[in-house]
Amino acid sequence: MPHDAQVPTPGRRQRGVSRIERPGVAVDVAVLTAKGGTLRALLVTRTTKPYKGQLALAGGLIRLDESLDAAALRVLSTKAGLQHVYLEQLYTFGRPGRDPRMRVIAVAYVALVHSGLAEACRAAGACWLRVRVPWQGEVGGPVDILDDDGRKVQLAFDHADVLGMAVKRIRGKLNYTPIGFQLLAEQFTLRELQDVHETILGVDVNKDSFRRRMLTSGDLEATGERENDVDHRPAELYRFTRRSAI
Amino acid sequence: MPHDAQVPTPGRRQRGVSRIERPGVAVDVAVLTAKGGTLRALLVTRTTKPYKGQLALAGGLIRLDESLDAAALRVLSTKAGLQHVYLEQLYTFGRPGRDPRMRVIAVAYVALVHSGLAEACRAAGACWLRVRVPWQGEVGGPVDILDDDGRKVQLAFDHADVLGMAVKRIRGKLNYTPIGFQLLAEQFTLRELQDVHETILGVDVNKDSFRRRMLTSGDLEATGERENDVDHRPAELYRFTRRSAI
DNA sequence: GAAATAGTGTCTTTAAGACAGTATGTG
DNA sequence: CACATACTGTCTTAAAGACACTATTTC
Repeated sequence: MPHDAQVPTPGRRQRGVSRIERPGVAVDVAVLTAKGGTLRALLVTRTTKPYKGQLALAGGLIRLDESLDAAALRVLSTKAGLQHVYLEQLYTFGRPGRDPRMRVIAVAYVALVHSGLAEACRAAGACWLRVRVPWQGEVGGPVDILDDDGRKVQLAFDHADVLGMAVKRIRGKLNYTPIGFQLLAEQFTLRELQDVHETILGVDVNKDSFRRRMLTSGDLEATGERENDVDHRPAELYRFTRRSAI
Repeated sequence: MPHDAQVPTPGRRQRGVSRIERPGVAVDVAVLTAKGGTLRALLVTRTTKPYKGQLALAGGLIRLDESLDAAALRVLSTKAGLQHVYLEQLYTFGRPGRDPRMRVIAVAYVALVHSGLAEACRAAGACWLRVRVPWQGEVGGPVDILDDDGRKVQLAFDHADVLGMAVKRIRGKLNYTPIGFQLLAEQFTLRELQDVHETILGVDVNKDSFRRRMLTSGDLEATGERENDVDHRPAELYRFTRRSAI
């Protein structure tokens, strides 16, 4: 139940510090994946007020003894059943009124997961909806979320803005870091990697240049194996040489 | 008094929500300027515990009715006498224990100011100390702060990490946005702009390529005027065509 | 005129884009 | 065989780096 108040705790008084009216602090995680040429975000249906019944990012109030990163990892694990995925702090949203019931500061994170892990999330009650980015490049702004019939869906809170910021960040990062690997299985072909880049960037990239850039970057190594079960010449499989995970 | 608890307020009870133990939320602003080839940060001496007497970034607890950006602007104005400067949210620091007295989540901002405004800050009780960046490129990590005698100074809280993140962010941003203008007066020469870039990046840049890149970017316009009071051929003065300020 | 920095023109180098052509799988 | 996609080689183009040279100020 993200953004919800919890029942009052006994309230261990902090030494020398009186308790005053303070905002709640939450983490919200924008989990993205790329499947079939479309960008998808992980969303959960809210079961409590406010925005009860609407879709929202996975989120929750932080605990007093856990770090922000730990809170984001906990939310990922408990709300989406996800572990060992790429995770990075994104931006902090704090507009008064973004939560209609109380002041909540939301530290947003972005996570990237391989589309093969999507089923595990469905089991946890989450769904993956299509993200349509109504701006080009790194302009920024909220995104549109579409259901399976292509209709626009209204998200809770300012979560469409959070997802917009997430796409903007990932697009920017793609230019100078090998972040696209995070959306693929351990072994992948150059074509799959290019598809991921094009899905995130929202534009086609030059194939020749892309291949050259990837192969000379030093971030890839050939596995010697080839894909199979394709009805054309199979491509070489590569692996990321510095696979990092939190 | 950043990070300090305030006296208890009557505690207007929020509708339907019980007050629980919550972290404090503060903003800390890393104000940077470039002068004489060195990067400098604005620091204030703490007058209250914790870290009483040590140097820290300008900061303060947010108010329940103000946005994060507004809190950062208020801190800039009240602690440093600065207005109308470039300001951007940086990162949120929330490690438990970063404030020894209570849990505080600090939303860090980075601000860039023209070195000509530095005197106004001194009047407000702040000082500008040299920032030495012990890493190259966008590796990241804490920076060293040096006093006027070149000795390392210990900052309060995790503020050396915040400044490190600020330098990393600005270095990255310099590659694709004309952010260097924010550190100069309204009119400036190409040499001054190049000095600013080199100071931020920590490396020399190619003069010819830099001039070409700036002149073809469309971000600059010649004023028709030239610098004076220099003992060599005076350079043309330029102005930023899209000067933006918050 | 000497010294210093501003500014210009051009050659080289490097990376991206374009494209023709070959290679290797399936049906 | 046709066909689809993988991969290679080379030409063109655009930007960065290098460098020689000219211009304009103060002393």
